Amino acid sequence: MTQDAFSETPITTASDQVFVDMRREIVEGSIVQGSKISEPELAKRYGVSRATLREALNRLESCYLVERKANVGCRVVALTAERLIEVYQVRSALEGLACRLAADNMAPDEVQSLKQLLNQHLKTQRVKEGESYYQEAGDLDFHYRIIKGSKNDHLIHLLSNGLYQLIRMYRVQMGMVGPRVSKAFDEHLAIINAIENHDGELAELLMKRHISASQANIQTKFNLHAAQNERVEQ
Amino acid sequence: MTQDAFSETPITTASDQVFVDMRREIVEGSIVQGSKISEPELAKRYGVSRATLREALNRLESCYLVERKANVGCRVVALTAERLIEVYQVRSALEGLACRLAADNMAPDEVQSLKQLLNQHLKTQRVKEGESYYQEAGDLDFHYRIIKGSKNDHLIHLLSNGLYQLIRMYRVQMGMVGPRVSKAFDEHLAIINAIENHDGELAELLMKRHISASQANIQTKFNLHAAQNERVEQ
DNA sequence: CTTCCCAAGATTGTCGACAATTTATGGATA
DNA sequence: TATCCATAAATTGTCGACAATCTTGGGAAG
Repeated sequence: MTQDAFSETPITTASDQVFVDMRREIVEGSIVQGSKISEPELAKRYGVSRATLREALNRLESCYLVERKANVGCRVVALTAERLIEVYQVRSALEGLACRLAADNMAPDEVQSLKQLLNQHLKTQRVKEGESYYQEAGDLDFHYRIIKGSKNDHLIHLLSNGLYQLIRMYRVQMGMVGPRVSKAFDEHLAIINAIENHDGELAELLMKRHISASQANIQTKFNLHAAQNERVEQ
Repeated sequence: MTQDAFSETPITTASDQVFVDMRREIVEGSIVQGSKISEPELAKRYGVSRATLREALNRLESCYLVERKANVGCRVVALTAERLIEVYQVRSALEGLACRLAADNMAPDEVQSLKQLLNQHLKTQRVKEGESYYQEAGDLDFHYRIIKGSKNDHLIHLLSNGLYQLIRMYRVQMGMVGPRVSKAFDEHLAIINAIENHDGELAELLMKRHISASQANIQTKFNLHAAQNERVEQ
């Protein structure tokens, strides 16, 4: 029984493994967005029966990475501009809430640990400028810790098992290695300070702005991406 | 292929039917909260195979009505005071968002239709004072229409397929037939007026307050309920 | 008497095959 | 040539059986 990096679901069964593997492949684009999923084909590829694969597909559906239609089949979610906006509207509301709750419920040592982590990220970031992995992981880790700091299990599940993989999918496939790095760190710092001061209202506001900025940034990349694809299609 | 009342998923397959049936029984308490679910037993009861039942269980899990543990099994969710608070915190954030979006995106005829419905409810409500079904259905219908008015598909799915059944479960099992009826109507009226004036900020605020009041009301009932159960156990 | 361990029973996870439905193919008709 | 319908192929939905895992009960050791 091993463990996955982001969602803390322990991997015990075969379908757990297939779920985690497929999730990674979808998020990273190895299984391309919008493509149809053939059950027999993928079952053979992962070396499991269709029942096991279908179990995994069900879970992928509940975190919005695939869409099913009865008697028709399964499709990988399509990354559209509209969906990006929708998801970020929801994310803003939920993480805003998480941040407000964290200001009340986060333990002092959790806050300190997060500040420390932030400084550490800042140092390594300056060295490894432009290396996407650290930025991605660092940013996600920051958000993840605050979400957990809300101490609202339902909210935690909704975000980390529900929305975050889809958000990662956009970020990864848009190649988010932007110049927002340093700016994002400042915003992170302001947020954690507000949380430390138990100023929930401010923390919520700052988080919502931070996410809006992130959304704008992704949207720019997205349009760039779309323009490129248009050119290719001609 | 028939249709379900609230979630607009068409019922085509056998597992769809089992899903809808079980959902109703769980929400209404026929399958009691917190109880363990035996796959062989329920499969026999619904006259389907275990594979079909498991498909339904998966979907019940994604709308938070049951919880699964690998190699152990399935439990109906337990209605605790803590969870009630958590769910309502999330609901407040999401429906607040829905309301704000609805102020921008709801079509004029949708608004008119909802105002009309509200008046109609007010009339029939005065006659059938205390009859729970109409209140329940009326309230849910109001919220549902605003959610749909947000035009954010992700949000719509999150609320109507995700949270609402769990909220209904609390309301139904706490026997929500309170004296909040007329007050709720006034609040509904204020909300729809704000939406009509495209005042998203106000609409969001009013909705959040409305939901807070609803939460306080349920919580009272819940404590009453808990006190009764304690007395019984003695 | 309590604790630990092992075996029996029951439950869940996984598999391959069959049934029902959808999609693709090809020929007939206007 | 385009459209429609019927048939064939492929895909999804469902089933019953077997394998793996967890739970329960009883007996032995301390």
